[in-house]
Amino acid sequence: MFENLTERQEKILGLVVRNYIETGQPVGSKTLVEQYDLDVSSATVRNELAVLDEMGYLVQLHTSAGRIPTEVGYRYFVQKLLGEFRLPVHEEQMIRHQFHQARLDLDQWMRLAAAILARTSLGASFVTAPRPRSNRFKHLQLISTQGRLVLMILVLYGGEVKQQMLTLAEPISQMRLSAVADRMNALLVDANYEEAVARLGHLDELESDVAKLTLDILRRSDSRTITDIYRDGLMNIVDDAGTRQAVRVLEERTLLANVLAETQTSQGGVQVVIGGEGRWEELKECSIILSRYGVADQFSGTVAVIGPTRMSYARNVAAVQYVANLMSGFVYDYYLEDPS
Amino acid sequence: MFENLTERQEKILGLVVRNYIETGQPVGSKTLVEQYDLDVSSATVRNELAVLDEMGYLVQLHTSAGRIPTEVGYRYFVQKLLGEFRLPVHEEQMIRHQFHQARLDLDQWMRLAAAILARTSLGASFVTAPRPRSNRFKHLQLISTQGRLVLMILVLYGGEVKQQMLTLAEPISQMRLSAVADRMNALLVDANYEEAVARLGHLDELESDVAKLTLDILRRSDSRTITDIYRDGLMNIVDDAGTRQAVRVLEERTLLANVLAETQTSQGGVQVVIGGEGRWEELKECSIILSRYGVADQFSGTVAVIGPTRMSYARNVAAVQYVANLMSGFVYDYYLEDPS
DNA sequence: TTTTAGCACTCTTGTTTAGAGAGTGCTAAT
DNA sequence: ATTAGCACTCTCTAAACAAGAGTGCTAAAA
Repeated sequence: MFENLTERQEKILGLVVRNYIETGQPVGSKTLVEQYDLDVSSATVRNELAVLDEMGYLVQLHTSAGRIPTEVGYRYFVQKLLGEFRLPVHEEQMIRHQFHQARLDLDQWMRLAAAILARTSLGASFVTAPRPRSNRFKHLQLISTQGRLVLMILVLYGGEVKQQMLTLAEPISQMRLSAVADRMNALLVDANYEEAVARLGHLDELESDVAKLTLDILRRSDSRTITDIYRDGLMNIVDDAGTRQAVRVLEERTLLANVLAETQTSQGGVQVVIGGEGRWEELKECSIILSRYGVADQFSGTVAVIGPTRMSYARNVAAVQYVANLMSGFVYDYYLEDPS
Repeated sequence: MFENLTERQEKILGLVVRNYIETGQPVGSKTLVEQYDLDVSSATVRNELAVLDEMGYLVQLHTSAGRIPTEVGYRYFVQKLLGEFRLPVHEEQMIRHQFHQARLDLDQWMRLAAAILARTSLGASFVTAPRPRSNRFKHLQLISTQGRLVLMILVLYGGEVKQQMLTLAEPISQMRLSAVADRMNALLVDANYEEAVARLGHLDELESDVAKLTLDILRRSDSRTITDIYRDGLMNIVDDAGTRQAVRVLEERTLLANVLAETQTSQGGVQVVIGGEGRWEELKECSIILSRYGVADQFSGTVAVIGPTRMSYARNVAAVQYVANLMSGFVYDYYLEDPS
């Protein structure tokens, strides 16, 4: 796949890549000789650089500038020159420690993994949850929440828990729901999608509604479908100061929690926090437009837009307001119930 | 809270803010007069600008530059001048439509809300799920997954579903688990944290383990705690092209899915995708280091680091590899089970 | 044949200079 | 109270120039 390089060429290529990664500056022959104690002259290095350039591993942005690696150069570097590499022992230890401290919860694992990768790599990270190739039914639960709304919880082998709302034609008692769930549980133990289809016989209306959703979930979510993506460390790859602040706010939940805690006191309507209002150093240069929705102090959440101070307030205030209103409506209609 | 402004001052302040938001350029007296057909001369406007400057609503970055709004200026603008503002009717309609199309699933709502806000605001958005002020117990479920591991699912009023893993001292049958769950359900209907504490009487070991976790959840998650944050539109506030690509990959799950689908075929070890390898235009200028973990083709997920092409490959490859190994171990230990 | 020293050449970067333009603040007239 | 006029300040741009870095080539040395 790669042309053959002499040992010296490999060495030089490696040094160029390393140096460029470290400094971000194009690397020249003199730098190389001086910095790495090569026992050849800069002229020799120049010749080799020219060869590597010609072979496509390096480029120069302009004549008489140092070289930087091409994609091909990086690839060669990664494949041949990287070798076995390990993290410093104490870092490995720390990571292990953190993992073992966490509870055995899938969600927390994923979050932790993303966080750790972000921290150790100084880049952005993402992690997807482990998924079985094909899903198998483990357990179904139907819980009446309010009137015609039913919460359906489907547990799959492997620990995945899917939830889905279900609207009925008419209210049905919890007992009846439990009976349906039991029947499904008996019928579908360990079934994957195909088996489930085969096993389902005659069903009444409610049952077939439930069955349809269940089958849907079994079919849809094989290992090729990505459901949850855990991300972290976006901050690491953002340069611009203002943007960085905004990203930081979005990533650090404690920071966000603080802001929300202090603003949600004054209820009602849309609030605009401009440049941190002097209270949050982290929010200089960015504004947050936010509104609570739902029922104050009873059942509420937040919708918000965050951006640079110089944003279209008119438009965004309108958008936040409108969406908040809609969501409030939904909360009223579907979720609000008195547990008395 | 604000000093009194004359009508004309308000008007001028408003125009400056609007113009600056639109153009990003400092605004001068001449521009204002010409662009907005003011029936006064630029000199008059200059005087007013000077006044607004002195009062702290505007600043100039340097002598003889136009004015830009200060934070205070923005705040005045937002509070007094914005007025009632609505989205264009067709946009409102579109938003309503999208909401109504979605299933009645909390998760999907949140996602949709974040997406819509991001799209209409051209900024980044975040949304938190609606939460009750204090949680009430609704239903508990214990599901044996493997050996000593138990999946505990707690449904709260309001539709929140919490899951938590539980490690037992010794394996316990599903029947026994169900019995415990039933007892809890009977005991704790509708209880909030305080009531739950009061109602729990004498418990055996397993029951008290479960009760402890349940109480933990009831206590921890009141409306002031933020659990899930739905974010979107980060892309909108990132300027730098390379970073933007990376963010885009992380935000658009279809794109990410494509990349994963094509790379996960060749299993085993860490893979490095540099600059999109010619296949993904969207990945130019950034590299992804990724590794599958778990058991290939049976139960697996992905861990990855994404960053600019110029990143520390040595370190990041090591990090990804190490974390992937750890996760594989966990999958083996805890999640792998044969449903036979 | 390989390596090296030397040198001319190229291109970037930083600095200086000058001119244009934008915008202001002030003053005197309306 | 408003406006016209004007001097002043500051930024921005372009051009010119010097310095510096790095190259490629050639001829000599190993």
